[in-house]
Amino acid sequence: MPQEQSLPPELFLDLDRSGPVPLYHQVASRLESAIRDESLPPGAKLENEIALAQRLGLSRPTIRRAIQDLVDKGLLVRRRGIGTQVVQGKVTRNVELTSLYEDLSRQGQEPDTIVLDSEESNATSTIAETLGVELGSPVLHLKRLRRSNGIPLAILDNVLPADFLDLDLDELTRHGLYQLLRARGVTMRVAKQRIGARAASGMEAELLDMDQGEPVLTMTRTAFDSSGRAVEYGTHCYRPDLYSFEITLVER
Amino acid sequence: MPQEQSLPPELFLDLDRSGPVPLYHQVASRLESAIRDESLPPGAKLENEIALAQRLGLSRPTIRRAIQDLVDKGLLVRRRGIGTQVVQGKVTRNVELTSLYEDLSRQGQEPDTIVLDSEESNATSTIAETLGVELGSPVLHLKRLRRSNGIPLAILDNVLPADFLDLDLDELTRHGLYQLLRARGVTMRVAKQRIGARAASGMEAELLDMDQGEPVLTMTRTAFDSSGRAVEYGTHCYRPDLYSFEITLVER
DNA sequence: CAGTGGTCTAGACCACAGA
DNA sequence: CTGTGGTCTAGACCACTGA
Repeated sequence: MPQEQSLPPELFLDLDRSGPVPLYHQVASRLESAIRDESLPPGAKLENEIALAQRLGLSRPTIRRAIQDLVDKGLLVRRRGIGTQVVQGKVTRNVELTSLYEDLSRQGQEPDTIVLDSEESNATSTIAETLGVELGSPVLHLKRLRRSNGIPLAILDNVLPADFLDLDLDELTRHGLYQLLRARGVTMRVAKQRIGARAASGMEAELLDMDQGEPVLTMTRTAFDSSGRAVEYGTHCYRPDLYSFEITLVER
Repeated sequence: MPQEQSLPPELFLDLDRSGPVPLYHQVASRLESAIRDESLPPGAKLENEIALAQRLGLSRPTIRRAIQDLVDKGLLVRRRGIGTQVVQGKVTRNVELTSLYEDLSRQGQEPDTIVLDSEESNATSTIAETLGVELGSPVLHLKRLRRSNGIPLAILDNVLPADFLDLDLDELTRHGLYQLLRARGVTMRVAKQRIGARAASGMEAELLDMDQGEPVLTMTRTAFDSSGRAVEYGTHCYRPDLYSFEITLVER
């Protein structure tokens, strides 16, 4: 039985109509907070769109946009003729389009990086195809060891197109790859990933402080910037006792 | 340099305004086809929204909705002041909210299932919490072996709340769990998954025809129906040489 | 500057669920 | 039947891009 639930009054504070933050985003943020701190508990039923729009002084499309964003995040569920409800079950953070480095910092850990290798090489046919560059054109090949609180966590193998041959390797010790790219005006917009598992090779085992043949979690990724161009191809392997991937799927 | 690209004329065939398929979905489907068969090649630039809307006899919001759907799928990229372009790189299918069984059938494989165990038990605290049922309430515990073309692929461990105690076990041999649930009017809307890896136990190794200690890919999932209620908790392990997860992430 | 996508409005009609 | 979300329209103004 869906709980009728009165919305927390914080939701109806004045919105900032002059600032740069879209109104639908302000509404979505407030709703998300209310869900995360359980002032809107799992199962709670929201007011209908029209009523919300009136009470907030917004148009219906704006309210709909806010609600839809939370549906896409897996926090709300809507049914025609019924209403909108908070999904049961704990709220989890989703995999986002960030680097492992940012993932870890956000969790309050202290990641660092050892650059194992960095060399210019020529694109093989596989790399040329995934990055969309000419066969044999120069690319930057990076190999790094990512640690968290001093414990080895993952081996990161990355290939970048020629524009990035002059990347500052010193900076890579202190920042994630994506942070460096963003500082150069490159923003990641789309990533295609494949997650699997296999046995650790001898060298991987040594670097990750485990035994050869023990399982590692693997992820290969191609990332594209806002112009749709491939800017990174990565082959990573993780210690499975220290890392896993969290994903929320929503039926559209 | 962004390619100016003339849109394929099939796009502008008459739309079905009376049928049940939304106009934005008809447009999105046609665009997606054009991208997948490369009549719109990677890097191609679309006409602007206003022009498209006029040529299709639609309003701008409807066109925007169609385009946004493809952006969310990772097929298109948009930049204010610039335009909309097709993402470079091969088009891949995304992980969807389906069962492994449907995944396999769609790839033209012939999945089958062996029900290893099926018993009613009482919810432990973990299960009660994830499914949102009372501690100790009856639940259905399923254990299945999924094979593809006769080769063991995965061990599927599922727990369902009391409503499903009467599931037809015979049907489980021939259909996926999600198919059975849908036939009962239960539609999955949200799933929260965690993907990892570990060493196979002795029993797992035997069932999957591998050696103990070899790596398996693991996935745990809680799935919610359209009312936001948890209807399934699954703990699965896969042979990593035969299965992996494909994911597309989009920055919003 | 002109052109693009991003946001927002104020309506309308429809499809579906439940009493 | 009423109430809900789903779709669609025809505008408006703004913010950003590149020439």
